[in-house]
Amino acid sequence: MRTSWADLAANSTSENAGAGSSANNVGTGSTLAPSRPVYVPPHLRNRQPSTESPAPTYSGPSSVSAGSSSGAGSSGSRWPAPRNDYRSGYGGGGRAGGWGNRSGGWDRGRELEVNPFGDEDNAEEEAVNEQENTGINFDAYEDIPVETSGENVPPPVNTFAEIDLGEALNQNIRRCKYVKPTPVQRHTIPISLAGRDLMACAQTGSGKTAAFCFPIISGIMKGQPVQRPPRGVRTVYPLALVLSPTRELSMQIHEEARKFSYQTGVRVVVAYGGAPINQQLRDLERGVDMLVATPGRLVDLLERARVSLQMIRYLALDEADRMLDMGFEPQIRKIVEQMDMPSPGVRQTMLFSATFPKEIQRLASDFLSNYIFLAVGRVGSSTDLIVQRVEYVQESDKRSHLMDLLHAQRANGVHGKQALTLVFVETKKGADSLEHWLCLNGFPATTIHGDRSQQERELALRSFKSGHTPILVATDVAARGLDIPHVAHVVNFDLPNDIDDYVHRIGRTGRAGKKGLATAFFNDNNSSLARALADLMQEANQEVPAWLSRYAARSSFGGGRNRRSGGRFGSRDFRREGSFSRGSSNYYSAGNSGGYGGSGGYAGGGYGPGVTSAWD
DNA sequence: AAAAAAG
Repeated sequence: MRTSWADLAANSTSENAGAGSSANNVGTGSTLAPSRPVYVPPHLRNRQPSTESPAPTYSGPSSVSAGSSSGAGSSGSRWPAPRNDYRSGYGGGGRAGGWGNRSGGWDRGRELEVNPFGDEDNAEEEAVNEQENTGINFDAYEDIPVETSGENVPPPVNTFAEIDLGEALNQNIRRCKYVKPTPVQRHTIPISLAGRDLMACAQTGSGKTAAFCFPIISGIMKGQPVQRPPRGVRTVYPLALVLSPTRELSMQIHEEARKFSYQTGVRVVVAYGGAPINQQLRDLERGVDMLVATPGRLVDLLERARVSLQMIRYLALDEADRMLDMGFEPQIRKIVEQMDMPSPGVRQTMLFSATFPKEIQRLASDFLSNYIFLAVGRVGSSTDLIVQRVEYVQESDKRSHLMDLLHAQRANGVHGKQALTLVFVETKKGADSLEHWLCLNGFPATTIHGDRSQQERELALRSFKSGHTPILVATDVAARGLDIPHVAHVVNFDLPNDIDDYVHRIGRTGRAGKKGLATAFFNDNNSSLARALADLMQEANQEVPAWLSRYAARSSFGGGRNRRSGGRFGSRDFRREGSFSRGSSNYYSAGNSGGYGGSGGYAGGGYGPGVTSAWD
C-alpha cells in the first residue's frame, strides 16, 4: 500500500522531466525523493467516503420575496433589489443559523446555476483518493512557522468546523474535498472574519485563493442586505472586488470562486480585457456580488459607469506585490483611491502574495487600516519538492542545450510522451521565435505572451494543460499564480532580473504534491542575479554550483535590490524593520535551513489527482 | 529594458 506522498512521487518518477538524467551534475538525484515526512494537504487526511448525494440543482427562490418593492423581476427593474434573507429557497430547506440566501433581483433565481463541480457521481475517484490517503504522516502540519504582527491578532483555527462559514459554503468545501484548512487558511480566515485588514505572505501554491474567497463569500452571505443606490440604469454594485495581474489568473480565480459560491446565492463575475466586453456586461447585469477583474478592464467598466465600487466591503489583491510594482501602481491607485471605493477602515482589504518586497509593503500600507501582517509557511514549502539546477549556458548555446534537455526527458517520459515543460523567456519576440524553432525541430510547442490574442493565449494554455502541446514557451505573463497541474519541468531559458520573479516562475512546478524540476540557464548577462540566486538555492537546500558561488561573491559588493536580507524565515513586516533597511525581499519558497525544526516538510501543493486548483 | 493591462 502506498504510504506517503513521497512514495507516490517516487512512483511517478518517469513523469518528472528526466530528473536525475544526463546533464544533472549537481547531485540532485538524492534530493528528489524527500526523505522526511511530507506534508499532507489537509483535505486528503482521514477522509470519510462521502455519502453526500449529488448536489441538488439550483432552483433559486421561487419568487422574489416581500420587501423588495423595487420591481425586481419585472422588466423595468433598475438596480439590484435589497437582498433578502431567504431561508427556504434551496434544496434542503431552511439552513441553521439564519444563513440567508440572497436574492438580488434581476430575475436571478429563475436560472439554473451551472454546477461547477461537474458530475458528482464519482464514487470511484473517491475510492482512489481514499486509498492514497491512508497512512500519511500528519504531524508536519503543526510545525509550520508563522509570523504575525499587528494588534490583537485573532488565533488560528484548526478545522473548518470551528468557523461558522455557513452550511452552503461548508458543503462546497466538502465538494472540493478540503478536509482541513491549509496553514494560510487557518490563520487568514479568522483574521478576515474578524473584519481585519491583512497583508499575507504565503508560499506559492498554499491555498491563498480559498483563503480570501471563503471569508468574502461567507461575509456576503451573512451581511446585512444593502440598498444599492440608484446610479444609472445599468450600474452594478459589487460588494467584493478581487484584482489580479493577468487575465488568465483572473479566470482561474473566478473558476475557483464559482465552486466556493455554488448555491450560496453569492454571484461571482469575472471581467478582463482581450475578450468581448458584451458577454461580461451581460454577466454583470445578471447581478454581481463578487467581481474578479484585471485592472484595465475594470477601469473601462468604471469609466462607462457600468460598475460602481461604492458598495465595496471587501477588496482583495492577489499577487499584491506585482499589482503595486511600477507598471501597475498608478492604475491600482486609480481604482482604489480615485474612484468611489470606500476608504480603508470602511472596507476590508486583504493583500496576498508569495513575495513581498519591503518597498512594496510600504506602498501597500496606504491601502490598509490597522492591518495584520501574516507570514505563513514553513521555509521550504513547495520548493522542497522542486529540484533547482543552474547551468552555465552561453546565449548562443541555449537552444541546443534546451533541445538536449527535451530529448532527455522525452526518452524518460511515459509512453514516449513529452512531460509538460514550461519554458520562460524574456521577451515576446523571443517567445515566438523559440516556439517556432522548437516546432521546426519536432517538439510540439506553443506560446503564451502579451502580444497574442486572448483567444490564442487561452488556446495555448488549454493545449498545454491537456498535454496536446507539452511545451509552453512563456513570458512572465505565466509566471504568477497559474495552477497548471503536472508541470514537470520549468526551464528559465532566460533568467529574470528579479529573484522574486524566479520564485514565482519555479512555483509553477512542484505543485499538487508532485515533484518538480527547475532548470536555469545562467550566463554573464545574469550576473546581477547571482548572489540572490545562490542564496535562495542554498536556503532551499539545493546544491549551489561552485562557479555560481564565485559569481555571487564577485557581485556581492553592491548588495542591491536582488540581495536578500538573510537567514530567518523568509519574511517580515516592514513596520518592524529599522528605517535603514532597504531593498530586501520576502518570499516563501526557500529551503529548510532557517532554523525551524527539522521535522515535517510542508509541501505547498496537493489536492490530489484532479483536485489541484484553489491552491494559490 | 521587458512584461502586463483597454481598444
